[in-house]
Amino acid sequence: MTQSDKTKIDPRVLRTRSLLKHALIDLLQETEVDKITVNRIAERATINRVTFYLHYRDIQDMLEKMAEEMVVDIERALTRKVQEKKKGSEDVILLGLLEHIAENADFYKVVIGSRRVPIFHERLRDVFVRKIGDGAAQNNLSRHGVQKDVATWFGSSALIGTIASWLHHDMPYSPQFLARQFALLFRVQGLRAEDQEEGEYP
Amino acid sequence: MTQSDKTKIDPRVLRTRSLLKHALIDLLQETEVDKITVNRIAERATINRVTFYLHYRDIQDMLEKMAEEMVVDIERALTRKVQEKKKGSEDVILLGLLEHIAENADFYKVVIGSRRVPIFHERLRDVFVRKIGDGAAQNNLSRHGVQKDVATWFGSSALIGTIASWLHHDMPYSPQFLARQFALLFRVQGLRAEDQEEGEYP
DNA sequence: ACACTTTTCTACGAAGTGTCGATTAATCAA
DNA sequence: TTGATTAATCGACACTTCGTAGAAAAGTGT
Repeated sequence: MTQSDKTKIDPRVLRTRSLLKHALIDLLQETEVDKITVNRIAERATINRVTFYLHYRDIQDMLEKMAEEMVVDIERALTRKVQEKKKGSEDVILLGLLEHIAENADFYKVVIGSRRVPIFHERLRDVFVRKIGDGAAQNNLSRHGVQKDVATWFGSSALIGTIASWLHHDMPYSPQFLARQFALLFRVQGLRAEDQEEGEYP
Repeated sequence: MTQSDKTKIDPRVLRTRSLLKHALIDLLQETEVDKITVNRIAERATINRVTFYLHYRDIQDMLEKMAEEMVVDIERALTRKVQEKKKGSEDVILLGLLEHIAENADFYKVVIGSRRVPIFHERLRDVFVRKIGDGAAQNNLSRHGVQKDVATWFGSSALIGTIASWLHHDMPYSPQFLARQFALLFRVQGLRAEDQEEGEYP
């Protein structure tokens, strides 16, 4: 999905890795991850099996690298929309995220909507924990007697879990609608970042 | 953990299955699930490898059966405490659950606290979705404009995710404290059944 | 003591893994 | 275009795991 590096990479490795990744996503749509072998990935990618090992140590390593790439994309999607605050609504951050996910639904439905490939959940959760953590998790909550880390666990789990279910059910709501729902759910919780009038964080 | 059946089962199969389950939990504490083989489980359980196949089709099948047993335990823990409402607090349901989890922390830390064995998460999530769904998910929320299924996704994900993080961090809070936190978090959300408060939010 | 069930033992073919060395093919720079 | 460099392919290897088979040994319950 992302391939922006300064150093020019041999187009052959780009092609090979792209083929391998698409083959893996393809296989994940029809089979569970523990039934997938290097043999099948290579076969589906029309790539020699040995070539796989020139790029990844094993399937787990491949998934981890793909999860890292996802984190980059997710973080770009999160910051991309922060600056265009013109939309008037307060839930632009999540809107940018949800739109990005909706645009790449094929990919995210497999790795997030299915609960069977935990690495992607883990990494996405890390991103959310970070965002919520150095955001404004404790505004109204500490007032209500809620511990900061508990609120962070709660909020990030709710976020990723709801998105996962949304994907799992083939996105029955638009990104706009779901972002609004999140805004409502988080407002009553006081988890929203914009509740802080003074912007002391980047 | 649970072994109550009317039909008397041959003590040898009880012993074998117990050994196998403990071996698996044991291995999960030191290794990731995809590195575990039938060989190693049998070896750790001091059971012949062939015997494994007399009880389970494969490791996935074994995990699924263990997850089913967990569901039974969880549902008992959820209903067990409902009736003894004497504790005065309103969050007894979750308290019973959290106490049960804390009592069997060794098991739950591996299967829920680690995010690498998704089946248990899935099954536990199903339980929560069911409970929240036919519970009181839509009371204040629909008033606030939150869709019922979104609220269910949100609530159950938050619940299981928070519990997972709690386990992952070696339970830094008592079940009582965490139950109270949940009560606070869900009250401001209006997810609780008993709560009917003034509608200050549109 | 007895029949019955479970576990063990040995063994098998099939499939997957990770790594070699040698060969072929594609890329890039001069 | 040529030549050097790098990537991909091919065949092969030892090794592990898997799932199943038949026969023997051990445990269970009456």
